[in-house]
Amino acid sequence: MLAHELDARKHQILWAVIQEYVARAEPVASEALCHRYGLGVSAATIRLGMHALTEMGYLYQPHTSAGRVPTDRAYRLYVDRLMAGQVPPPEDHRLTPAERERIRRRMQAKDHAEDALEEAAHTLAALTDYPSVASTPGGPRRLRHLHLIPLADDRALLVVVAEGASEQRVVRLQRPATEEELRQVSQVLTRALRGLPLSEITEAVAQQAAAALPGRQELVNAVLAQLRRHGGVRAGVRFFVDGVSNILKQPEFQDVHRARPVLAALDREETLRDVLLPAPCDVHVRIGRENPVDGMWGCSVVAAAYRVRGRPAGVVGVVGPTRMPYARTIALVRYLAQTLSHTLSRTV
Amino acid sequence: MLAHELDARKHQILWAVIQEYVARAEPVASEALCHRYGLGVSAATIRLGMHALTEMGYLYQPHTSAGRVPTDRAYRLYVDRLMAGQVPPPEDHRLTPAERERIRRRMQAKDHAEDALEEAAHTLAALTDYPSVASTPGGPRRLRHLHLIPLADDRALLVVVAEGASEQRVVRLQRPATEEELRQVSQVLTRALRGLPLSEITEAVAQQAAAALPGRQELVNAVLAQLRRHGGVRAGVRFFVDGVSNILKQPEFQDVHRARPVLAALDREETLRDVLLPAPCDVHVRIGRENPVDGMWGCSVVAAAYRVRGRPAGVVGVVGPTRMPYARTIALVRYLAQTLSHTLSRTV
DNA sequence: GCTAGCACTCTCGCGCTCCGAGTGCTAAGC
DNA sequence: GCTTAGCACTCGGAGCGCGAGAGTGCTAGC
Repeated sequence: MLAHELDARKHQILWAVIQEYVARAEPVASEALCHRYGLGVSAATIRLGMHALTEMGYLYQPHTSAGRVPTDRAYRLYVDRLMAGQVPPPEDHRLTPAERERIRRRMQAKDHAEDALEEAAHTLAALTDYPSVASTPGGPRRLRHLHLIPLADDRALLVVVAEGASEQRVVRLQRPATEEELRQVSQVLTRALRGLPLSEITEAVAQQAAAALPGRQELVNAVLAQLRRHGGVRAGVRFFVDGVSNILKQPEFQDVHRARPVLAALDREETLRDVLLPAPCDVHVRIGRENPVDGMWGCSVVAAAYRVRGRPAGVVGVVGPTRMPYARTIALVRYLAQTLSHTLSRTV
Repeated sequence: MLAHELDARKHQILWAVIQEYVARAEPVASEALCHRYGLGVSAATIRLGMHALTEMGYLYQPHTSAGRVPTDRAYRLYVDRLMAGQVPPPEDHRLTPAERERIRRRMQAKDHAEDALEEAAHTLAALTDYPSVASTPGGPRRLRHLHLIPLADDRALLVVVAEGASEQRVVRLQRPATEEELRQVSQVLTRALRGLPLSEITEAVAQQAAAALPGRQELVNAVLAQLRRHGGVRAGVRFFVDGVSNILKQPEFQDVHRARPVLAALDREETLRDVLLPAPCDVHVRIGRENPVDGMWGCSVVAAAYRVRGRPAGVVGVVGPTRMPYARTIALVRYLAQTLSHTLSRTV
């Protein structure tokens, strides 16, 4: 069962079966290939090839008198070849300049990171017709600013500006603080902690910083507690999901029992994390059983990392059936990640 | 077809049919009522009542030899009586002190408005097993603070603290500004605009404020532009949705064609808005066709406004089949709105 | 006014047959 | 030796009819 046993004709046949199955979602017959694809041989010969491909695990036959369906292994081979440039993407799978332009225009209006991510998921869902996800930037972000803003006597707003994202939290004050006092605490802490990855802001580091702030120990502790939560396991990563109901348009998910696990996985942050991460460098494709989440077998995930100022920050991607126009999906996801990188590097 | 034609026995029968149908999701037969509910009369007599209720539009008969199913009208009557206290809620629909306690504990740990809303949707989904939604506070919120924080030479972070929520936006600077300068602009604008509803911060008001800031016209304009967007039509209302896939557990949504419109409505912000808003005072129930969004017929929405410092701010609610344990759902939604009001009033 | 009895209706599930699509194999041809 | 035409074979799916069962509506009697 070595993948290398595929000669030129078998490749031709396999690609044709994939293309045909992607388009029609029904087992592909030898006749259909014969007179829709110029393979130059008769249906009988194609049958021989299909038979061999079935034995090799690239095709699957639902029952004796049915056509063939590509297996995960077939898609994997196809995608590998595609990404290595050894297979030309079908004409209509390329992104036209007009499409690129439309995507760019939709994205560039957003001057708020979360809006941009939401728009990215939305655009991807609209263009692929699959559920789409964009994660907020995560990973070891470095702190840039801390600001405490007075809200009331017993609480203040802590604004944390980090690379790629900023967030705000409420901190409680055990005793009132003036605006001036808060400003001073912010300044001292910012100076001490700037440039540190949020996850590395430990007690020790901060205590040192707090030395310059006698009498405000509890406030410093409160700020620290928030920072730790912010930069901890959860790391503030959130997901924008769009077009979830699109999955129900796909013929393979007409059965609720097949669709529900997928929707359930898209519902929960923990599984979403597993599905999309770890963030790949370029585009990453997970086909069928390659997915870590049970019940997502039958799905493929195409995801790409976007970058903020050069560093991988978060992920955008789509979840669709394994029967998917990979060339086009990959091109779209890749381009969206690029555009998003660009947009976000201007933002925050 | 006057609703008042219902005598005591018809009421009894109707409530029993509803309860039985909610529990079993199958047309209810007269026999079943007879020996599962102590109505004190025979099946034949119950049949007479059911026949009459069918003619009056409270029950529906899928086919001649089938049992009865409650109509929207029946649920409406039931819910009206329930909320007026004229029908006692079934025993097991009441919230136990233990449940209340659990809800309160889950919610009170959240010190960030968005976390609290997310948790509210999550809790509601977990307890009802229906898709659940929580909206961020909207409406005419009054400004409390403006803060500009330097990010880089060409941009600053604008933190807008308003009643019930705070947000942050990036503003571009046409020329660099020092931290001190930004602080000054923030102070002047805050002093001038504090207390105004975001939607009423017009050009004129702000120009007046800006008079004190010669040479920073463009910065003031940039801030204004952001405020206007922030407080405009979209008003920054966002939705946290949880448990979407739960709808597929319901027997009435085993058919994808019935489920998809519902999921699609939950996907899109515009329809969500229509589904949940306008924010009602206490709990508001929309049954079947009462829903403004086509394709949500067959669903009921139970929603309640939560308040921030006494004013209605946003909404939490669930979307389920019309066949729903209304007493319990209403109690849950109501209690969650209360808890959320409490949590958010401490936050921001 | 209530109830027992009974005929009637309609759905659902089962088994049956038939049709057609598509294969695998074989034997002949280039 | 690879390719191809021809053909038998297999299997799923649609369509049909039937019987069982559930549940009603009606009527006659209490």
